[in-house]
Amino acid sequence: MTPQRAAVLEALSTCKHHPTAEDIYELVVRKVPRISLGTVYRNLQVLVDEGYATRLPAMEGSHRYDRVVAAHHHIVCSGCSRIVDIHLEDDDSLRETVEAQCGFVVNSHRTEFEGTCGECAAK
Amino acid sequence: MTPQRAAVLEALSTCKHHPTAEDIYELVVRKVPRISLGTVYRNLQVLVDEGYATRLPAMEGSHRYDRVVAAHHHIVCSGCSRIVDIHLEDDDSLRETVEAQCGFVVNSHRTEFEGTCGECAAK
DNA sequence: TTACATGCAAAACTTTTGCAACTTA
DNA sequence: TAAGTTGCAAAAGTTTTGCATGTAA
Repeated sequence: MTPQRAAVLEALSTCKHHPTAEDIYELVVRKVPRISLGTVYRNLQVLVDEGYATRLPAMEGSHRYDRVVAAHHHIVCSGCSRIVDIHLEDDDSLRETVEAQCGFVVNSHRTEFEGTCGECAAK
Repeated sequence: MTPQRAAVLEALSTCKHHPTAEDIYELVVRKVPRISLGTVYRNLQVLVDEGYATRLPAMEGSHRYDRVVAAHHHIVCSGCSRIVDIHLEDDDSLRETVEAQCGFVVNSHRTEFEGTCGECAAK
């Protein structure tokens, strides 16, 4: 656990807005001025592999990262691109439905909602 | 509607495996030999904007495209990366739960399942 | 004819990697 | 010390774009 890795993990824990690697670099470089973007990418990879972080699928541009706390879902605002966490209870009947339909064993799922946030709706 | 655009749309309709832009290029270039990859990208963008196609979020590598037929979900095999469509009925109570939790107006959602397909499970 | 589409090549962006030097445990 | 990590810069991969030419309506 190098200072660089600790700083990446701390930035990820602090920043609730699902930062990109570049966002994290900009946070971390204040505390570890000589860190490189490559090191941020390498540490994010390690943290994902070890289960401390998740890489979210990217619709466009860069991937976003998320400190793993518990299984959760996301909603993206189509107005301002803000991403907010959604917590839902697991639903075994959903899993059974899907397994019956496709013959896979289902390990996990994530739902991405899309909508309009309160602020954007007000405009 | 140019021959190039028609060929891209046809390739997308034919190919059920959620092709990448590169995959589509390789299908289309057989029929329109001088087409360029840039043109494939431009036409995919137009088709997405006009609602004939969807760009799927990418976990790694290239984006994948999908001919729009009806709202549906996906399951990805963690063994072989195969993607299979899943059809589920819409669930209004889910929408209401999410709207109450985050204050957004929900327009749509897509669930990405992850699991192991029959073939990979057999190994 | 006029607006739009194309091929090509270069550029823009994101992410990964080789390497020599340096740290961590 | 041995294994792993860093900074840097270059490379790899995907997607977009400028431009002159060509095509559709």
